[in-house]
Amino acid sequence: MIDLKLLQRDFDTVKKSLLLKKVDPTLLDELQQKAQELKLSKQTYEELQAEQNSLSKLFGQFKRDGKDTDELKEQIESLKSRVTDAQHNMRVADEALSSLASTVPNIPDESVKAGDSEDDNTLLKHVLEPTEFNFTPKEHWELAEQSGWIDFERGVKIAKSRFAILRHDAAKLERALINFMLDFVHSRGFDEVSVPYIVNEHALFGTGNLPKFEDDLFKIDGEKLYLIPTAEVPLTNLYQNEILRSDELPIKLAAHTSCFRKEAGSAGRDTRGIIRQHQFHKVELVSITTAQQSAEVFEQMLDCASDILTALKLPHRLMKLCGGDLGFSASYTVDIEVWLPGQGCYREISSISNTKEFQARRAKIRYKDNGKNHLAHTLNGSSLAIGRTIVAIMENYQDSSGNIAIPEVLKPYMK
RNA sequence: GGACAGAUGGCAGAGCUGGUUGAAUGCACUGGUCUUGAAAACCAGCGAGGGUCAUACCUCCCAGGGUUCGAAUCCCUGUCUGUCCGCCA
Repeated sequence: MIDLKLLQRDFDTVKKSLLLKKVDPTLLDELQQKAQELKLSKQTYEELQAEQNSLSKLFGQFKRDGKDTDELKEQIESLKSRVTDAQHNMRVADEALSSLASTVPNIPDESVKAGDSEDDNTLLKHVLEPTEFNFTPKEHWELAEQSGWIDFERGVKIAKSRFAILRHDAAKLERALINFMLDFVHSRGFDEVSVPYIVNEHALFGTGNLPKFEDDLFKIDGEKLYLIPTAEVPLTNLYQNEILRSDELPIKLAAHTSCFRKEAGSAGRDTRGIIRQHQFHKVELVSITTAQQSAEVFEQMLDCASDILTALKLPHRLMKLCGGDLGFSASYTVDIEVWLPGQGCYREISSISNTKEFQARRAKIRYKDNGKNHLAHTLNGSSLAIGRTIVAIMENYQDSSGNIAIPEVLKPYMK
């Protein structure tokens, strides 16, 4: 949720920065107007409440003193309909405001550049140069066919399209990667957590997935429950509606989970291979920090993800997202893209975001500092998406006959 | 899935025969006195959100309705938790 007070105080700046995210400017005008309406209707309602309260108190006194209460009762009675009306007005205004406000994305950080799409993202750095091959490297699905690592047909048979089965060393490699990554992030101070794969709508509201992106989620039929699209949802909401001590922060968490996404709206994209599946494994990092800590923790998370790729000797690059490519909850985001020699391009394998107060305001995550309560900052990042890491290993570690080597750091995990 | 019990501030736990109870008490926490320092003891403070320059003032005792001049307290509905039974990795 964006800061409505800030919107009131400095409308033009908020409007300007949200235009970077392609927010409809009339929506912001409306938002400001609704905020004002709520304020006024609340004021009148509270004044009437105060009057009612004091009369009721008087009523009690009259009764105790044995005085006649008829006149007082009449007075309260005539007030009543005005109170009911005022309450109604206030509620209507409140509902209008919150339903509108919950669909407005986070305000981009000052450092975020304007741009329409991923083509306008800024290259921060390259890590490792793309490997040279003295043959034409194959794409991972071709390699999968030869090695029998991925069974696409039977995945579709038992579920539907965009589900695949990993077999033989690929299944082992998946498990090795999960364990390797969890050990790695643990060495960087992230505490491992095992979380539910099913969450309620309240949690999804907290991270910003609901109400706007329900179509991306698998919902459990007949229940108000959903499969998680990422471990960010359970991890961040662990502290929903809590007031933490500032000396507990930063809280740095990691979890491996499966992630479930409908991939609505990406029909026809990445239909070959396992780049885009309905279910995939991911090791996710989430941090809860004070306002002062979040920028530094962001860098730690970014380094962590990048260093995992470096340890796996996978060439990659860091891209700072432009306003148009930024997600709903993010204030700023750096994507890590891994080099896929078979496809001959870089593909997203991790995304690290600082949402600052945006999710904390929705999920009511606060911390107490010097006796005062503040909204926390929340950050999330993949380290990494397992399926895409398998793709990257397949394409980068292939030889001319289509065999795939195992990265050195994973060998202890592949016994 | 069936039966019963419960849901109060960071935690524990009163209040629940309706009116100075936004809430006793204990613990935790914060500040102070004392001490070389710490502990103990003593004194003071200490729920959250909104509103205001600051006060006033408003809201919140799981959620949503209702009764009443007035509800943490009474009634209804829902959710969740616990215990027992059933089922089960």
